[in-house]
Amino acid sequence: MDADKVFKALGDPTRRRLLDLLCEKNGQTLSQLCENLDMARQSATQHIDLLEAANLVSTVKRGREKLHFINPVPLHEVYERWVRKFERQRLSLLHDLKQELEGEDQ
Amino acid sequence: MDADKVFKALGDPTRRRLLDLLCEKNGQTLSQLCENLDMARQSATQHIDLLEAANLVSTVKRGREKLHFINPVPLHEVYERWVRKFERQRLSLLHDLKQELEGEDQ
DNA sequence: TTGACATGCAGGTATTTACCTGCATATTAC
DNA sequence: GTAATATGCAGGTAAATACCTGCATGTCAA
Repeated sequence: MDADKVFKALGDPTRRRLLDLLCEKNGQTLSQLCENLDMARQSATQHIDLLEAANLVSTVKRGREKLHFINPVPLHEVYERWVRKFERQRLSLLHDLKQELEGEDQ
Repeated sequence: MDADKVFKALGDPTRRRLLDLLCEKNGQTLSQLCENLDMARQSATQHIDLLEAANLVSTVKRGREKLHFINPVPLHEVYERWVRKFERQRLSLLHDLKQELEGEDQ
């Protein structure tokens, strides 16, 4: 997993919208996806290229169409690497801050 | 939670490194953090400002020092909104893609 | 009180990003 | 075969980003 590509891919509202659209209906074509975006098809393609580079979306060509599918694996890996780690320490991290704030008041 | 700010904050290796540093030792000063980064202090400050804007880091002033603390809450919210959603559909999404690939072979 | 230290603030620049337009190619339908 | 459709590819621009340097301010300690 390339955390940089995954987070950068997720760091744009258009690309998150694309993932949501595919979550509603997987396997849509480029044209179908574009109907729900307010930009030129070519611009959407560039966003999709980044999602593909981050391995968040896989595509299959069928005739002249290109079908798009979500790949949830990188998101899971992001969770394992970046969320669970902090999640485990969540209470103690908040405890550190609370202690510091109380120290200030005294 | 502002998903855009959180993902954009996470979409940079320096800022992820800062979070890792704070995970190792919470409550560090700006100078301490800078010792582990290969850039000017002012540049690190700009990265920290983004982490603060995303609410991933909170700070407390103590005398002439500024202490930095991780806030794990936004990461948890990202997980709830962006990871669990796809996680729940993980198997069915992969099923869609598998079906499509098999359809191509026939 | 003065020098050292920690941080803040104000620009300046090179690179990346997110759009666009115009045109080319490939597939399908009549 | 030809027109319509779906996508690919090549540039061009404005804004955002990630750095930097230089200087100002505030705090501590001798």
